[in-house]
Amino acid sequence: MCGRFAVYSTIEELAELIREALPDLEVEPARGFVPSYNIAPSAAIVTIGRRRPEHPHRMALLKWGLVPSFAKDPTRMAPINVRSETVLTKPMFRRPIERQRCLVPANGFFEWKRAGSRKQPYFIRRADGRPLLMAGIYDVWRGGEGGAPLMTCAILTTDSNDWMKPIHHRMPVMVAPEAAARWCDPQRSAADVLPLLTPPPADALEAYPVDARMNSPRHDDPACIAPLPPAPDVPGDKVDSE
DNA sequence: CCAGACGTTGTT
DNA sequence: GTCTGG
DNA sequence: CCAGACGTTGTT
DNA sequence: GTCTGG
Repeated sequence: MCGRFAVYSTIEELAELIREALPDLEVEPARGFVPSYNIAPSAAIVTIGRRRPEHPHRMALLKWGLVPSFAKDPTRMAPINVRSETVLTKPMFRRPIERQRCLVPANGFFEWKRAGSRKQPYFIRRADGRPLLMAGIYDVWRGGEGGAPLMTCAILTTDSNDWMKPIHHRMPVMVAPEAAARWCDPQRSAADVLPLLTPPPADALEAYPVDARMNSPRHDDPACIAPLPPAPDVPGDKVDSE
């Protein structure tokens, strides 16, 4: 799954790189985004969508945690992940998966590998340094009294491929650059585009352990994604400190 | 019919 | 243990 | 996802 | 909104 990720590129750098896949991409209205090495649920995150066929692809900031349009209390139910295997069967995702698909760009994401009773965070990114595009859906909640509509999103997940399995058994669904435009096309049906979501080639990604300091979402600095130095393993030394 | 839930993750 | 906040 | 709080009264 | 359970 995906419960934490990083977008440390500036919004302009990000847009520039993604325009290779989506040449018409407009940065507005996401220009105010503040890059982060440690993005946690409930944060405002960069998304790319196309509201209507006549519109270009646009970046927007949506709150991470999908609040369905019918929710009475927008704080009660807000899944950050949606299982791609069952997304078509759940009424609460019907409209989002059919008409409100989006991309969530990231420089990389975090995943925790269980190591006995401990959990070791890993950072996973594309080997070529380009941003990866995670598959998302969004919805609009208009229950606020006269306030602006609340726009929220969630990231699709799937079973890990063989490359990812040693770290974790679930992973975010990633969209190949060639499939990005079709994923966002509001005129295509969900049944049409879901088969486009194939796991990335094994050599496309790289992963390495990072310091557990990033466990706390309050830590947001380059150290969050710095490769963990190999633990010294001197005979006689206490190995299990932390 | 109305009322109430509607999600994921992981762990046992 | 369970919920909220980041 | 993980971390951190989880309560009341009254006073400034 | 839409489905399930009573």
